[in-house]
Amino acid sequence: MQMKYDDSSDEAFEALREQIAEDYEGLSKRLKLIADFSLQDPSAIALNTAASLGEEIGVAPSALVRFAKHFGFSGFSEMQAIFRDHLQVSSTSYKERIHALAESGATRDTGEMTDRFIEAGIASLRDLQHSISPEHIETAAKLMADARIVHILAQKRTFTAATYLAYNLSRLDVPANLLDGLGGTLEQQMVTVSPEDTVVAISFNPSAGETVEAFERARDIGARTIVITDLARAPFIHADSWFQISEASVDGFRSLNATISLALILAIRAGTMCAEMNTENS
Amino acid sequence: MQMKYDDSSDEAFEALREQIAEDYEGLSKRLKLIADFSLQDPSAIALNTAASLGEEIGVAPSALVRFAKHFGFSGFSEMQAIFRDHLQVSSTSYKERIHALAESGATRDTGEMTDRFIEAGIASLRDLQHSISPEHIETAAKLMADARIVHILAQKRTFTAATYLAYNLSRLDVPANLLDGLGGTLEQQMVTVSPEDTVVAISFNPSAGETVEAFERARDIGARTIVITDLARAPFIHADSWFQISEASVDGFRSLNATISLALILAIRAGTMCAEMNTENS
DNA sequence: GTCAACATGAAATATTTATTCTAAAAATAA
DNA sequence: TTATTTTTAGAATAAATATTTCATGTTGAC
Repeated sequence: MQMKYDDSSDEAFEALREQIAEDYEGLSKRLKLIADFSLQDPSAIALNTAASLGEEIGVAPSALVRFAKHFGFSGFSEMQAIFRDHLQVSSTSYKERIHALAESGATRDTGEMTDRFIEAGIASLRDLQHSISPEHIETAAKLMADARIVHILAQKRTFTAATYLAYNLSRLDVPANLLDGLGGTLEQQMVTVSPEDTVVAISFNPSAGETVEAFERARDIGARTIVITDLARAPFIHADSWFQISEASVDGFRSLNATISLALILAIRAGTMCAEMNTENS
Repeated sequence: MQMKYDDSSDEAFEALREQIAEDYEGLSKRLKLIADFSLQDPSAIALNTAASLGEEIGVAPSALVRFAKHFGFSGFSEMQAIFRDHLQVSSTSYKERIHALAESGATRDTGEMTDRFIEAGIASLRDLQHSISPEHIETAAKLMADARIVHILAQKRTFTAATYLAYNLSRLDVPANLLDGLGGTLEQQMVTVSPEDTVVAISFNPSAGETVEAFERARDIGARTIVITDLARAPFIHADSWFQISEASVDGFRSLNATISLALILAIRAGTMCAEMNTENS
């Protein structure tokens, strides 16, 4: 059971695509060119003006207007809105999606709530898929694989993700240490950090002051730093490698799906790198 | 290796992001609002007009122009172009990733691996959606809401999910206690369990013997029991409420997405029940 | 408190962009 | 071929959008 807003905009896009394909043979020469292009590169339709699209496709701007009108829109702009919505839904902004859901107010209905959280989780994972690059992962994994010990900074909110990263790194024989500030202060735990180490900070807004301090301390010591955050800001952007992830939140509860998935992927890549290095050396 | 053109436009985007994060503290109040938004939802910047963005963020359109100028652009439009390019680039590079055409060895593997894990995570969540019933959640949530304290049994593999459940219950004023077996034995920690309590066991195959013992001990004491497991069998099927979840696994690494999502949903439902009970009683 | 410097939003203006219109070019049919 | 219809491109117009300006509000230093 998906939500209405999302469904409708994405359905509109799918319906349009189908209709373009269906009407294709009945279109004039220029309109066929536009149809080809719109099916092949819909995001270009969403992101450019009629004039520049016309130039790229090789037709006049007015041809695009005629194209839109052929499919029942009032003009190019109205059709373009469908393409834009699709792009927004499929890449990042589930924010509106969640927002619209929250407004339906049926928080009481457990089944509906379940759906909302699951949809939010899926949206987070889809966003992760689009927003992280293999190069970033390689860089971060290498920092971890090369480290004497990987320390993971955990504040309350992100403690769960930190335990997961630590657990998986350990399983893969990458030395990992959780700096949880438990049974004492982070300050005390930081003495184990050396310049040969890598410190991973997982920090969600609002950041715990302790995490920020510990992160800066790690940099002072000369350790490598990796940051996973939902809002890239000083001092975290000075990290050797950083990931910005946007987790969907429902009623103030932030999903953790993207964060733990990233943690798993990083751990595995670091683990395989480490294993490769060891076999080479022996 | 991507095309040069794509690289450069994406670099421009990355550079801008970094500069926004770096200059953040020096920005005025409105400009900070815009900075937050632009970092969190860049595709919205790409796809909307200055006026509509202004409304969503809560600033005047001219503030967006000022924001752009602060970062050296001639105006909003010029900055928006960076965001648009990024969106176009990232969607095409994603396409390339799927088709795995022109990427070098390790990077291609990493991209592929990332996709597999994310798809596995989504599959797990979809499965969760179909396999759990609102009635089960209601039952389990009620057991937790009625409890004096909710104890959560954590073995190594599921420690992460247990911390997440404990954290969210606490946030919602449901008394929660993590039985982690740290700094001693589970046996010792179990003395705090009373017949008015509820014990949640999260157990993946192969179950740690300690968890099984602790679970049976909890039943002997007379506490209510809830089990989250990937393989329902004795003694867990004797629990007052149990959930069977199947997490997708890639290369032997099991996703945790369904488990933590279920944990979140249960915590929230228990939290709202608890809150309702308290307002009714007072 | 007073002043200066800066930040802000509303409205005026400029610019870009979409849309409509029309004459001419193709395509089609006789 | 010629008459008729459809398609097209470019210019004229309309609409949307960005930008500038300026009066007013805010902040911080003295």
